[in-house]
Amino acid sequence: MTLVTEGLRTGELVTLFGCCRVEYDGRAASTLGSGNRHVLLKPDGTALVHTATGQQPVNWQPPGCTHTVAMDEGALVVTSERETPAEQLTIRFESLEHVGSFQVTDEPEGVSVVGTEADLSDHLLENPSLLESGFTPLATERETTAGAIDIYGTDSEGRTVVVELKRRRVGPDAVSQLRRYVDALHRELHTDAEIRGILVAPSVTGRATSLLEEHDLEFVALEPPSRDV
Amino acid sequence: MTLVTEGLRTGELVTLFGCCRVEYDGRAASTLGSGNRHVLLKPDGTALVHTATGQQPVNWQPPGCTHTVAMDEGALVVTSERETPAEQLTIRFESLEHVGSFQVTDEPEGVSVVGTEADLSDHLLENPSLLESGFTPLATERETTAGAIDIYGTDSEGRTVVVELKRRRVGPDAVSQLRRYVDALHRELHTDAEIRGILVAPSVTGRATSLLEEHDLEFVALEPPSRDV
DNA sequence: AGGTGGATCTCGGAT
DNA sequence: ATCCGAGGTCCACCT
Repeated sequence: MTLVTEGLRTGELVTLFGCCRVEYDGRAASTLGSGNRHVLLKPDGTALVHTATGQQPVNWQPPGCTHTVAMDEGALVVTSERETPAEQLTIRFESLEHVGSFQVTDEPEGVSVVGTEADLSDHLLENPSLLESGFTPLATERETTAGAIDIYGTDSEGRTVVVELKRRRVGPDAVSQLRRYVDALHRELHTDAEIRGILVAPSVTGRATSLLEEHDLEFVALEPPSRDV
Repeated sequence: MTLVTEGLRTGELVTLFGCCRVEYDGRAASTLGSGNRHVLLKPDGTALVHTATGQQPVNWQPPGCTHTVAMDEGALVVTSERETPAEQLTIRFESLEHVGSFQVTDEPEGVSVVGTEADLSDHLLENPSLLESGFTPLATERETTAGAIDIYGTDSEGRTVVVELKRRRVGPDAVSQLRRYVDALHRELHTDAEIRGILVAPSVTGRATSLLEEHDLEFVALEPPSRDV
């Protein structure tokens, strides 16, 4: 108990393991019966409750919450809460096998990831012919009333081209997204001239292919760089 | 080292804390410089690397991976890998402040959540007039070529109604989803008769409202039950 | 504070 | 295995 309160007070990362029940009430509500779990309390107000399986925590509280620790009828009770939106997590331990508190010093810079959609965008902007011969990019993140177009440009015949990028295989949602942008451009340029919409991704699902054809949109297969390179 | 290998071998949940570098290569690739982190190795093959901030792990490996531990030039190195897709996580500790291994007994049943989309669906099916007077639900998860319609029914005048449910405030994506279902039904029933598409959610964003009007779709404000109840 | 879309999204269900 | 959509998604970025 003291270790936990001291750890939270001094901005340390606190870990607990033991048999507990968990209750949540906020954006939704949930109950979790008694069982052994690992609890992680971060100095930024994050709380995570992990069982033996699954990548996702079975219960959690996002950053910005306030953790408190108390004893109730001999049981250690950890609560984490916030307002806006109002939500509260309560962890009641029936037994406690382990408590740890660790100072986390610096975090000079975060993780650097390669192979994102931004990398795919850079790759295509440096080699516009990867889309097709004669493609000329004019802008990235070009705003429309429907949202920002990933890459905006013209083709060899001067037609407007809307490119939507995805780093992985895509389904119907990406096609709809592309369609919204093309429709919005038609409206804004109030032209009947052809506007081409091209989806760029490693591959597409069957329904997405049907949707593309249905709406006269195109697909170009392209993967984010520096995989298999 | 022995504690970790024994813990992994006997299907325990293993925790480590220390200064480490992390490398990932697989669906993408990432590098993480030296710093203090909390590592969680689950018996189902999940690996999680947490820094002091954020709800999401800075690096991870999904369930089904194989964890291995080795000493390399005096440093503890944890690797977690899988094939299909091929990806590998490598955690090299420069110092190790803590190692724990915990037996996780039963997990009788998972967490029970209230306030999901399914609850909203049940709520609406029990009280069809919440959508509008005269609404008659006929099916849930009705299949179309574009996917499954949340609730399918008819209105007081016998018109077909497609209902798309969302448990929270929605944006343009939900409108496009509804639109795909309505379009698909038009095609399948090959009728020119009116098919109404109704989005049911607590609220909608501005762009979503525009999209709804643009495509003659409707909105009904409704929240999942048992909040504020 | 809200809107929008990406993510090594994860997860579950269905095919 | 893939497809599809939900999620207390989280998260960064922008207005």
